[in-house]
Amino acid sequence: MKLSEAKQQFISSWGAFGTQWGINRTMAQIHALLLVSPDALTQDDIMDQLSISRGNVNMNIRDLIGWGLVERQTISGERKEYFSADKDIWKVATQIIKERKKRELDPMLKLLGQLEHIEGDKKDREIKQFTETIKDIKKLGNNADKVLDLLTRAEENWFMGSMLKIFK
Amino acid sequence: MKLSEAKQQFISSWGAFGTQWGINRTMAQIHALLLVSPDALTQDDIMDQLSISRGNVNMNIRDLIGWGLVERQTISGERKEYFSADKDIWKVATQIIKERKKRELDPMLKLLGQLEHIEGDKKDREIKQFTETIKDIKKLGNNADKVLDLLTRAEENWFMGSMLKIFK
DNA sequence: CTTAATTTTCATTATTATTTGAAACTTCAA
DNA sequence: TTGAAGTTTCAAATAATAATGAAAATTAAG
Repeated sequence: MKLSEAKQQFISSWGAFGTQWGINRTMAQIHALLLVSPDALTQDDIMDQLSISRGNVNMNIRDLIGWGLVERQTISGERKEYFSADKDIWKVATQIIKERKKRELDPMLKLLGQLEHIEGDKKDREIKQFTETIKDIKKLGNNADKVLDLLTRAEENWFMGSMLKIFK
Repeated sequence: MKLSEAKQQFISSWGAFGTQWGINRTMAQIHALLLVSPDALTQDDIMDQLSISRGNVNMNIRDLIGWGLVERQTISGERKEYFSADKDIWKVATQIIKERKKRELDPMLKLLGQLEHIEGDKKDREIKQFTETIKDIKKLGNNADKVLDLLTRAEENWFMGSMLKIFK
C-alpha cells in the first residue's frame, strides 16, 4: 500500500473511531494527522491536508492543546505557529484517561454521592432498588478511579512499573 | 432528597454522561430507568416516565437488548412485553467492555494490521513516522485487548478472580 | 377466519452538533 | 505609527443525529 493512501485511510478511520467515543471527528483527524507527521505543521498545512476551514482547525487545535495532546511551537525568526503531537502512544493514552477521568468520572462520582441518601422508608421497593443501584455504581466507579489513577501513575510505582515493561 | 427528584436527576445525568461517550442519550436514559426500577416495565411505562414516543422506546430498547444489557420478559397470560435491566453492575460493565471491544477495538486493530506495511524507502521520514506510529498504536491496542479480555473473564481465572474480590 | 391489542417500521420532522468564513483582533517588523 | 501576516472569534449555514407518530405488521384469543 502507498503511503498517501494509507495515511488517508488512517486519518479517516481514526476520525470515525473518535466519533463513536464522543470525540469530534475533526479533532480526532487532526490528531491522527499530527501523529503521523514527522514535522510540526501550521494551520494552513492542516487546512490543506484535511480540506477544512481555518476556524475549524483553530478551534480543534485549541481543544487538542487543552487535552494535553498537542503543543504549539514557534520557530525563532518565523511568525507562523507550528503544531505537533506527542508521539509517545503510552503518554497519549494515559493523558486521555486522565482527562476523561477528570472531566467525566469525577463529576459523576460527585453526583452519585449526592443521590446516595434518599428520604423515606428504607424498606420501600422503589427506594431500596434506587439506593442499591446508586451504591453499586458508586463503588465500581470508585474502584475504577483508583485503578486508573494507579495505571496513569505507573511510572512512579515499582510494581506497576514492572508490569508496564511487559504491557507497553 | 426525595426519591422522585433523585431518580429524575440520575436519569438525566446518566443520559448526558452517555452522550459524552458516544451513546444515544435516550438509550442511556432508558437503561438508567430500568436499572433503578425494581420491577420490569412495559413500553408504555417507559414512554410515560421519560416522555418519549413509542417508536423511540422501541428502537432504543432493541439496541439495549443487542448490547446484552436488557432483557425481554413475558408474563404468562399477559399479552404485553416487559423489560428489565441486569442489575449486577459488574456484569453491566464487563458486558459494555466486551461489546465495545468487539464493535470498535477489534475492527480498528484489523485496520492497523492492513496499514502496517508501506511501499517505498524505509528511510524516508514520512514513511518512517507513519509506520512507527501505526506499529505503536497496534501494540498498545493489542495489549489493551488482552487485558480487557482477562478482565472480562476474571471469574474464570484464579488470580484475577481473587483480585476481583477486592475490586468489585 | 376476525378482531383487537400490541409491536415494529420508517418517512418526515425536530434537535443537536459541527463547520464555515468574514470580521475583529494581535503581533511585530519597518 | 502603519500595515501586512497571522490568529481568533462567533453568528449563521450546514450536516449529522435522534425523535415522532401514523401506518403496517404481528400476535393470540374467541
